[in-house]
Amino acid sequence: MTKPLRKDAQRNRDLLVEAARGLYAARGLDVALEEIAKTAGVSIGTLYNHFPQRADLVNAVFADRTETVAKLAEHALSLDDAWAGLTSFVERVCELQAADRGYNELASTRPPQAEDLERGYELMTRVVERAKESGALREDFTLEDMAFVTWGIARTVEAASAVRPEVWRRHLALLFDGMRATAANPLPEPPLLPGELAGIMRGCD
Amino acid sequence: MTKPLRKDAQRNRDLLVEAARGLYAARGLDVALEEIAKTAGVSIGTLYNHFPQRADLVNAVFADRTETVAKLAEHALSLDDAWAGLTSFVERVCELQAADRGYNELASTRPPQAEDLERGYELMTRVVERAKESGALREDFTLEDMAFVTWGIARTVEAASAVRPEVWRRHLALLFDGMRATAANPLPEPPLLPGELAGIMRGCD
DNA sequence: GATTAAGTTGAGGGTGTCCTCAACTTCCTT
DNA sequence: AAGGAAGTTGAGGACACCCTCAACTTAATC
Repeated sequence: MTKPLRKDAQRNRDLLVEAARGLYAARGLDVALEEIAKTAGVSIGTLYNHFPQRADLVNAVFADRTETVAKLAEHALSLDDAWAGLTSFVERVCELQAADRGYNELASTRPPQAEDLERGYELMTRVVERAKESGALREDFTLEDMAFVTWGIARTVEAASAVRPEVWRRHLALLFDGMRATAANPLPEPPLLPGELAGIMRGCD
Repeated sequence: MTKPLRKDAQRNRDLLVEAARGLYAARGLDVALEEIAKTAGVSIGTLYNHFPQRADLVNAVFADRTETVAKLAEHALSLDDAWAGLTSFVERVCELQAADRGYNELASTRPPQAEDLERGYELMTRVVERAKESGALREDFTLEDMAFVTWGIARTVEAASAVRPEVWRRHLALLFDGMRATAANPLPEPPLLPGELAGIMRGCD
């Protein structure tokens, strides 16, 4: 399908992705492209040759994450306790956010909920539905509500990571307590529709 | 104390603050200074004359907010129901965030919790303490935990306002449900200390 | 090892923003 | 009404980043 790259080209591409990975993780997604090229030991022209659009490089760097999230969802489904499955899944995703500033920014504009992978979407739906059926997760919670978790934790991580890198867990625990069926009071607004969430993500390119 | 401004200078200053207020509200805090000057019908040099530091202009624009938040806290304390006081206070502050993109960004880096006004700080402490004493708010909740609310809602407003401007209320309701004493499960991390929160705010100048 | 397609290079032009400062204008005082 | 203090102006230098492209280099192929 895609033509095989020449040997040096492949090497340079890898160097670029590796350099970007490190810089993104440490400083977020808006590192200067010229710095990425320099770090990779490659010219700016080569970077543009491989990644004409800024987003192409971001996608290359975080390509694995989609799969990782799907794996986490699968693991969640393998647990006996549906609530534990849901919370451990969410916690793991948040750990990914907390460990990588770039991914945190990315997840915060395109919540993992909606990776277009058909499979990931379906897995996450099942994680949520199963937790509802078990009676632990409140009935009125939807998959799209998970975006609130991602958004909220993203901002907390961003603000507090320098001072208290783990304090987002406290924020998350408060959210979990609000998600329990036993805690449910009527919610004032209808949930985001799948299409609305998709629109939000499309919006922030 | 501060020397009185010349008439034209005062007028220009007001024009600048007014122009900045509008642009900040619509587009956030990183509007180009030259655009603010142009909108105010004033030269860039004049802007720098009145507001040597970028933050000076921001402070001038949002100076009233500190007082507004204090008023809201006072009103909260006047309500019979301590829980209603707390939630209505928080909801009002979030409405301020939702109504003004610039304030949303500002609150998200310097949560209103910590406006250095001695008075605001004390009022808010009482809003929280009173809700705890009434038995409605969970015992382990602290004033500093309110930062999670501000941070979380800030990001949700930012992401979703174009598509569903009111959907942050749903996010907030989930948080409220997690804050109730009846919902409380042990939290995994100690709260932010007042000094830590202050450090976070000092960090993002 | 010659040919050529594939890939690389980096100087340079474009853009947007910041900030300064020397010359100019306006207001206030007497 | 004159003088000086206060305030204004905007062209222009500094910077950081983006992106292109014509000349060059390297790898694959025969």
